[in-house]
Amino acid sequence: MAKNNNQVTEISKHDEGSGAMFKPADMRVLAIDANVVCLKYLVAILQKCQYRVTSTTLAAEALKILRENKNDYHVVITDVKRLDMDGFKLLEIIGLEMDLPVIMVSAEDSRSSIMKGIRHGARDYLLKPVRIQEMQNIWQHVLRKRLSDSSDKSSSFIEEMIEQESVPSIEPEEEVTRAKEKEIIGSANGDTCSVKKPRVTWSSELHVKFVDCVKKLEASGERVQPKRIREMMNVEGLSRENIASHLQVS
DNA sequence: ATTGCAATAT
DNA sequence: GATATTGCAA
Repeated sequence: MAKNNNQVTEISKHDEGSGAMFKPADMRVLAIDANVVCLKYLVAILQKCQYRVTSTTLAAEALKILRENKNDYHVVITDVKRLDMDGFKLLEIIGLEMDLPVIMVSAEDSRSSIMKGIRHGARDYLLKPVRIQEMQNIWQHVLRKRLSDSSDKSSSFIEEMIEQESVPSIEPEEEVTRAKEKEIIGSANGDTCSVKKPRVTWSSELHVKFVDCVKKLEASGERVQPKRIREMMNVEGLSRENIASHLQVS
């Protein structure tokens, strides 16, 4: 209260061509994630960007905070999963009721999931683990200016998707590429927070290899254990559990 | 410590 | 529907 909205317009001076060098230190961010470890990680990154950060694991508390401090936040960053209320509903409420830009973060990289977030009002959708550079650019969402291009390509494809309303088919290359960036920021954390492991696809090729190894083990009179099958197959990223699981259904 | 198996989750 | 994860008995 007693404060005027509109404190961020000062930033829009000289940024032709170089953009993204801005880190409005005064931007106030509310971070939400039901998982404390993830939240901690998120907050650490936001603080590195020098934003003022408030955080909570509860959607209910987030709403309370926002309602009690009407104009004190510029942007909300949230993961919608496992929250104490429907995360997408939360997105809508914040977007409509408080008219704040909401940025979604998630480990879910499927197109449908991204679209769902956008449909429910998310201004952007960042994949976990979020990198500092991505966070340094979020102030763009606070200023409503539409910049068709600025230094980073990573968030612009989202805008393209919005503009085209619905895209029947785009090569899934972009997501795959992004999903593969499993690098973790070099400091202020050491956790393996929510990096989504790709699920194994049992292609016929892989299955043949599997059957093949099983045969060999049987032939050599050895006990057919997942552990041994795994060793024999020697496929990167294939865990003992993967094989045990496959063994059950095949 | 590892496995098989069933139930359950994603 | 496919694969993952979990819990439990062996």
